Amino acid sequence: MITIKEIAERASVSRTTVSRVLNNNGYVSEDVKKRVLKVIKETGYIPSENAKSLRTKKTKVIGVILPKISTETSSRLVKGLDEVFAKEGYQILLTNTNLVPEKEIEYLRLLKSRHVDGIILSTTIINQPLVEEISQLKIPFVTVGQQISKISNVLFDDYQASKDLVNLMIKKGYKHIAFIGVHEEDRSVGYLRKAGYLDAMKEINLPIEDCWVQQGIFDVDSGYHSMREIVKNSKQKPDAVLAVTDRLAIGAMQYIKEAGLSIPDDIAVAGMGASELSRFVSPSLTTIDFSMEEVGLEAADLLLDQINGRNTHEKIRKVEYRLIERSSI
Amino acid sequence: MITIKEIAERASVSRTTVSRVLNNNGYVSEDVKKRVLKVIKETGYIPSENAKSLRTKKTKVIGVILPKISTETSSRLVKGLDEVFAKEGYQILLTNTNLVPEKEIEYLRLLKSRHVDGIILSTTIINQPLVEEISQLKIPFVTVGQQISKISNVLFDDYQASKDLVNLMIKKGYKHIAFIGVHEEDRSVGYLRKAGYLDAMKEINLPIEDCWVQQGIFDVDSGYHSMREIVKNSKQKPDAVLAVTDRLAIGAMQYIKEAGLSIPDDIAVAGMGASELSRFVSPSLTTIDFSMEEVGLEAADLLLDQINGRNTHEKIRKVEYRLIERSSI
DNA sequence: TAGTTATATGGAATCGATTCCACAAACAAA
DNA sequence: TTTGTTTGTGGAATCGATTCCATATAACTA
Repeated sequence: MITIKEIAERASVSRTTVSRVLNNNGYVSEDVKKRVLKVIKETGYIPSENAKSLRTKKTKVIGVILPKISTETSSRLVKGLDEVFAKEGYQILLTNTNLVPEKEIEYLRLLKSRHVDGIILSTTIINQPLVEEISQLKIPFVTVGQQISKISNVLFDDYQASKDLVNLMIKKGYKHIAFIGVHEEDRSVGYLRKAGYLDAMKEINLPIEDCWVQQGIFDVDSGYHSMREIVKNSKQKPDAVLAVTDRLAIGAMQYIKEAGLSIPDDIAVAGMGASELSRFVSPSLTTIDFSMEEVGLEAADLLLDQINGRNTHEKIRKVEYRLIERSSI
Repeated sequence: MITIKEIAERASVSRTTVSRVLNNNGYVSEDVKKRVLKVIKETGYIPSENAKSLRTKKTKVIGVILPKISTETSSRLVKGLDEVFAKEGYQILLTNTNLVPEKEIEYLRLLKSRHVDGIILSTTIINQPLVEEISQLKIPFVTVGQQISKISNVLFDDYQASKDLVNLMIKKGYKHIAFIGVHEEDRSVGYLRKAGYLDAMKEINLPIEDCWVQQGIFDVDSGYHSMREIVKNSKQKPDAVLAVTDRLAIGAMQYIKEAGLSIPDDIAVAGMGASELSRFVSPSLTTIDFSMEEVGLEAADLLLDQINGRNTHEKIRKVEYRLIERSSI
């Protein structure tokens, strides 16, 4: 490994001067500058970011904590983040909790030990130890998708989005609307989207049978099974179903088709998330486009504001969603 | 920021001793050890990885260069990589070239400046400057998806996979098989998959009309347009089409359906990549499952071997693929 | 011409860890 | 008792950069 010391020797100057050339600051004569640059080019010298950041306290690295790699949501988020950060010369250090809550705290410490300039946290479940750990960190910090008080957030209006879909169904004449959700520990996807559904139904006094409201997990099979439960156990068969993710909706569609029913004539279906799948299943799926990429952009902006000491008062940014009407309703 | 020096003072020992406790090596009396650990716990001290790696020359960070974030291929690859690396205490530093070739060299240098312990490169086009830059790096290195001589590779047999699909079509009685590829600069997806198609056709002397062989880019629309070209311009209409990616295949399917033709009765379709889409489009798409996740696992293993100075002779590892027969053929 | 100021460079401290080496005490073997 | 070994601890150098401060000219200004 070639170091600044060697460059200094070869160019017969001090390390100080080489550093000045490198960072283009302080006084350096044209002559010396040329000489140093020549040696740098000849040797292929690349300064150690590591040594640099030990001194400057800046790493130009952003830590990102994801609940799962390899989901459309995560990869779109990362795309948005990278778009902003790369432009500003930041790299992304990726960590993946695989939905194990203890890993979140472990990775927060790890990122701190690596002196990242900021952290983006995407999580599904928030608990007290996590919130405490975060507040102790003293590192620029933004969460996405979930609200944590006193911390910068980028969010959707999950409640209203869910309500909008139910209202759309109601407008189209559906009255017996079932619901496939996830565990309410996940406040955004589990709790708020369910609340939106319940309130929309309540507002015009549509009755809900108990078995219409199912709880699944984040995959296609779970949507299939939930739909089966709904169809099999309900006295009044529903004429529509809202699922809180596209995958669940697609599972539900599979069951409906297998049961020899038609979509949307017998049962209409809506999902949420605007996954790529939703465009290409048949019938194409009505869904909500949450634009995770934009969340990434916004979150990156918020974090950069904190890093650069601007706008630290702003805490919450809501990203608009878009209802995509297709043929499943 | 609390440092080792402060811990040393508070525990009335030297920094050396604190370091010994931290790394659990050298002689330390039980008494002193307890005292130091107590102070560490009280203060919430987290050692600086940065300072550590300046001295030890190990960062426990792996650089990953992707051609595009937010594709199923990339995210599955990263998932496989992370699975292995996280277990061994490595983190992933992500960079994204967005298919801009110069970015690859830029990021190679950047990763070197950050002293990553190893690099995984996923690229689509290989050129000479890139190969030269890599060989100068002297960092453990593995490429995936594309073969570069003298460098460790994890690959698929793209040629044979393509041939298998064509042979399957032939076995099922299709004779007029069209092809939608991509630019041959991409040796694996563009060149080899096309060669597999051409050779399979040649081996049993099936003629190919010029306009049956189209070149698209990596998206759905491009598959749609290519298929239109094929159908509109061919004298003998093809009864099957092989696309080198699922997206292209799905685009082709869209056109075929719009043209009022049936899949697979009028035209059979095959894709490659086993995207999630392929399962859920209708009819479901026959495709090749390349298992990018396994590529990630293998690539991570190979890289760790290099980092730990094992098995440096092994260069190429081929990952098996699996033909998934569905209803589109 | 003396006194400032701008320009140019280097010495040495610093960042926060690890690690080599020296040294002392405790213990065992001769 | 002497010698050798194990155990326990700290001083100081080191990693590769940045940066404060000192110093020396050169170039203005009064």
